[in-house]
Amino acid sequence: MKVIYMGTPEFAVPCLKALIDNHEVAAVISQPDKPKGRGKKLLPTPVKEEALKHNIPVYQPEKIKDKAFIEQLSKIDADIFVVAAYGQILPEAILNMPRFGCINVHGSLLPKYRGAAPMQQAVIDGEEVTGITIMYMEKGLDTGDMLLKCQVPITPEDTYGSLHDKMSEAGAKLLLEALDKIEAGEITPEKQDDSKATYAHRIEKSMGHIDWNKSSREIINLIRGLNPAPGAYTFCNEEMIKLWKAVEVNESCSGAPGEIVDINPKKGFTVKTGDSAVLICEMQAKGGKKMSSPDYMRGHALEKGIILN
RNA sequence: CGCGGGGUAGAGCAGCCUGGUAGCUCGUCGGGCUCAUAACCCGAAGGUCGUUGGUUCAAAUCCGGCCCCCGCAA
Repeated sequence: MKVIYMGTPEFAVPCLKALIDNHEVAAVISQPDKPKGRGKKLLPTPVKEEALKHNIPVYQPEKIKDKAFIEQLSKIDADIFVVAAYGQILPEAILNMPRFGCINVHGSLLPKYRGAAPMQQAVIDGEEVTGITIMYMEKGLDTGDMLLKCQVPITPEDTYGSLHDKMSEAGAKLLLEALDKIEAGEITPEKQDDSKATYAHRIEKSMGHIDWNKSSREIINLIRGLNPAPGAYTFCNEEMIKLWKAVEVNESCSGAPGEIVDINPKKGFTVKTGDSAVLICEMQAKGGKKMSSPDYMRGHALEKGIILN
C-alpha cells in the first residue's frame, strides 16, 4: 500500500523500517528539529534520520493543522496514514483523507493507558503484562476503534527502556499484520469500552522524586519506570542523586523512611522505605556518570543514619 | 554563543584557590595470622595527572586552544 508515515522518536523507527521493507512509503512526517542537548544543537528526530537514509521525503510542519500543508498531503494521494508517537493531534481534515483511514500504533492494551506515556506508566504501576494496540484514529485522544492487539510481558527486571525496545519491535510486526488484513478486508474494528479507560499522562521530571514513605515495591517500580529517562531521584546531604536500580531487602529493620540503615562495601547501601527497605544497586551523582553503589561509596562517605529525602 | 560540574593507578575520589617528593578508600599480586569474617597484619606492582601550546628555576596546580564525559534548562 502507499502509506504516509507520521512519527518522531526512537519508538517509531522500527515501524518505519518495516513499512519501507514491505510497502511504499510516499512521505514521512515528523516533528520539527528542535534545539536539543547541551550546546543547543539542532538535531534531526530519529524518524527523520531513518527516512533520509532511504531518500524518503520528510515534512516537518510546525503545525500539522496548517491548511497549505494539508493540501500538500492530499496531493500525495496515499492509501493510508500510519501514525506512531508523532506528537501532534491530527485535524479531521487529515483523519478523513486517505481511503483506508488513519491508523495508530499505541503502546498499551487499550482502553487502558491512553495518552502519552503508556509504557512508563505500566512499569510504574507494576503491571506484569502490557502490549500494542493498532487502532483507527478519531477525534478523541486514543479513543478510536481497535483493530489488532498483541501482548508483551513485563518481567521484574524490565525497565522502561527494555520494555520500550520490545514494544517498538512488537509494534512493527503487528503493524504489518494489520495492514495486510486491512487491505484484504478481513478485519473487524472493535469499539473501546470507555468505562475501562485509564490515562497515562506525560512524564514530568518531578514525578521522579522518591517518596520514601511508599512501599518498597512502589519505589522500585518508579525507579524501573523512569530508567533510562528521566530517572528517579532523591536528595543526600542536599545533593540530588539519581537512582537507577534497587532491589527489595526482606529483613525487617528499624529506622525512619529514607534513612540509610545498612552499609555494605560489597553490595551497596540500604534505605528504609514505608514497609521494608531497598538495597540501592546503581546510582548517579551530580556531574558524574552512572555507577554501582559500592563504586560510589569508595569516593563518598556514606554512613548509617543519613536521611535521604 | 543557554547555565553549570568533571577528566589524577583497574574502580571511586582528594590534592589545584596559596606552584616545589603523587595521596585516600577499594581492587589486584605476594607473604603472615585466624575455626571464622565486608576480616586483620606485612609487603609489592600499577600514573606521559585528557590533549596541546604558554608563563616559570620549577606546573596535576597558573593562563590560552582543542578533545571527551555528565547534571540542569529546552
